[in-house]
Amino acid sequence: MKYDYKSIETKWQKRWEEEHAFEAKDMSEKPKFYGLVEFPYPSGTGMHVGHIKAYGGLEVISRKRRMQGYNVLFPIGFDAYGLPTENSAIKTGIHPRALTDRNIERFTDQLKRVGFSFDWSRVIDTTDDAYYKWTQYIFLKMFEKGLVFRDTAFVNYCPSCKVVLSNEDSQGGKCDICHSDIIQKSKDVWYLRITAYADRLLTGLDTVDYLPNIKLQQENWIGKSTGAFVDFSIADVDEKLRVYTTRPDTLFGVTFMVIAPEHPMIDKLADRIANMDAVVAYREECAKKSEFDRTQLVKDKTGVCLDGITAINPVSGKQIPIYIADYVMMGYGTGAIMAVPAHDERDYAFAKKFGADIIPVIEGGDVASEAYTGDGNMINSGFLNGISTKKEAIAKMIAHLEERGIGEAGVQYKMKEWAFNRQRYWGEPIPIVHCPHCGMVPVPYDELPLRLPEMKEFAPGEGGESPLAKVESYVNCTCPRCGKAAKRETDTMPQWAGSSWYFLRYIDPHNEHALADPEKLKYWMPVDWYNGGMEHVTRHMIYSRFWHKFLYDIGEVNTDEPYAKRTAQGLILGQDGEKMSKSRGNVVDPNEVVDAYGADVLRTYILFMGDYASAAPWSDAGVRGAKRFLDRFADAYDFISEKPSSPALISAIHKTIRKVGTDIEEMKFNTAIASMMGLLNTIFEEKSIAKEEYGILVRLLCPFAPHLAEELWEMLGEKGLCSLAAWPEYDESLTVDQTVELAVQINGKVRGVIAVDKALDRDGVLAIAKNDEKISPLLAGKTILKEIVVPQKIVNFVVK
RNA sequence: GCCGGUGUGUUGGAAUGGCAGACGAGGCGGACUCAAAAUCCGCUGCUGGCAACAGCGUGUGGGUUCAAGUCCCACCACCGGCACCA
Repeated sequence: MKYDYKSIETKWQKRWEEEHAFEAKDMSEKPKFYGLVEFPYPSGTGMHVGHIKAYGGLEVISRKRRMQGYNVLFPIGFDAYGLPTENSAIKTGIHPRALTDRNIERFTDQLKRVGFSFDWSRVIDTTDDAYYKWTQYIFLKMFEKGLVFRDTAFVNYCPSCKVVLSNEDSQGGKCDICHSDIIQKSKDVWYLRITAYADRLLTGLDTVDYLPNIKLQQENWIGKSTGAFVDFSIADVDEKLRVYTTRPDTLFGVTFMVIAPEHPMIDKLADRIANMDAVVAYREECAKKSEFDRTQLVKDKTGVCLDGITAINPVSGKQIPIYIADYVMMGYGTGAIMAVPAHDERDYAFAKKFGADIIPVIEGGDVASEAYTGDGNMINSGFLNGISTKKEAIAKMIAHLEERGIGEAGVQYKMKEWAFNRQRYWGEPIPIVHCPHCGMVPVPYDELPLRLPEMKEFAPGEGGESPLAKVESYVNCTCPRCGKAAKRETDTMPQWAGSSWYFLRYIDPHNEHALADPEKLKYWMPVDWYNGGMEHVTRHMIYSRFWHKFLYDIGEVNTDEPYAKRTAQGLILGQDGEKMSKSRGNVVDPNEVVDAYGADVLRTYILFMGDYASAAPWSDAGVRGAKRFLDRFADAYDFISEKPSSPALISAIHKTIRKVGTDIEEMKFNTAIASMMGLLNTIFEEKSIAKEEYGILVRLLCPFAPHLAEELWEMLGEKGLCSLAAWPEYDESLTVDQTVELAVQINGKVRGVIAVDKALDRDGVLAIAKNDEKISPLLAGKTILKEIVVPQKIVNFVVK
């Protein structure tokens, strides 16, 4: 058959739409499957072949589920708030709303041309006021429950662009956009108290099916550590310095302390510090560095000793110096550490540079040359001396500290609170009013959505304020509580907000009274399978799990965890093997491939490129290979004949049904396609296949190349859509070969191959192997020490 | 520096501890054609050999095993992530 992809693809895309083929049915009797892909940011540059790979995996799985009789929800939407659109609006003067609508239209068109089986009746857009009404609603619920708070923090600020920058955009202390120097500016920051859920975010991982490396990354991000808080008193003053340590067992080895330059104790004791000038100078130096740079300086430790004050080691009673150093952060633990140079590499380096004492408390290393981080017997440690295990020493020390009231067991998380405001226009307005009398007052629920005001200029305000601060009609309002004049919050939410609950909205996208109907939520949740990029497995996934757990706690949803299963796809690299980027000029536009070869070729090639989870470079020659495969598949239609398929072919078909099915479940799409190619080669050798068997093949192809499959299915005289036809079943007995080939090895080297009946016993196999014309001469005159027979695999003679 | 991952032909990549290189791409040869493209058929890890065949071969060096790409130890290279996390 002549494969005219252009007419075929338009024809079937139209049919699917007319027949609402891929629309999910709420509350259906069928088993449900909710497949979720990370919705795209509708950028101005249009879609990328990487999007096709990201969606192509669950597309195949969702299509297979439909054919297996599931009620499938496979939705798509747009995560449309974000900086690139705002920057483009500033540059072009076009409103972000107009830019977003235009980009969404373009993405929609591209996605439809690829033939993805999304349920287009449920599309959502996070910038739609009917959507962000509920984003604001969830924020206010959190505010109500005390999970929203404000604090001042230092942020990276570009005085020239007048914007706050992420660490990523301010590397090396330079602004990514204008390259001027970044300063650290104190700012009011809105936080969500995500750490309140840290432990549940961790334990919840035991109940879900995520790829192991994804779980590990989330665990490391949450970063639970157990240890102890210890109070160090300051000599001659009634002041304590509290530290957190994971190694309370080494307390006798503490020879100095280090505190963050911003630590409040410095100002408290300023009149006792003899070298306050040096301290102030060091602080100013630190203020220039972003947190990013502070934490990237690996080699050279800097710091200043606080002259005039000393701390007292609570177990040894020794007076020890206190330093300030920028490698200690105010934001983690207590902002102060106890230093054990003998057994910690960073402390060792610092001690060597500043001439501090080094006292070993664990036997084993040579602290004259380097820190010893191994295990050993406790020494120089009073009541701990002689203890040989870290666990026992820690337990004893904690008991000792607790008894004397100078410390206690404690837990710390690396995870930081979630900074939740941005000084931007194109985001959800934070629905809070600042009243001089009542303080922070939430906008009443019945006034949601709080809409963005119309504006024409989106450049940031003076001093890095949100552009919204310039709109007086928006800023000036009355307090919802006391009715007096008040000011509206002008910051907006980060892009992460809308994507933290979008999978719930797909379930009931047009509901005006709730974020989604509770009965429908109960029917569809949890998401059965979530696929996306590795770059989102920490922040986006942890943020959205946090929101979902909160919604569970207030009774809005019925599951504790949102995602039952999570996988990730690898990148598509450019033809040059480098990451695709506009500046490298190696970006492949999916439209061009669809035009030149068709959507089915694009889909099949992308899934055939290599291991789905790994990065693989694009190859135009490889695309032609996929084209050749589909052409041959269509040509094989001409081999359909009246006579039955050969037994060998039937067996091959049943093996292929099994292989394609299990491979799809494991996301091994490349080998699934390879097995169909292999079968096609067999058909070309036989030049004959029965109609029924060809129909099986068409259905196996359908999830990958649905347009061609539909066309062939129709040519076979089938009435309904192939996309909704039953997934083929295989007959186990037909997949088992009566005769198997066994490799015969002598001392582990293959010397021959024998064909035996699969049921033949060990002795029978050995007899045939020994009498084989290649094997028997090689065994002659040798002593057989051992005979190994692994059924259906191998025979090995160990000889001398 | 720490954490995670990956190293297999010319190339993308296959291989529940059991015949390494499936299936593609590329190359070579043949058929068809006036010719080319397309298509179809065959060959294609390296070395030696006319051949049968032999030896070598999964980043490097060791080890476990009848048998290692696969498991263990040490190292090297590359990719990704990061928050000097006490």
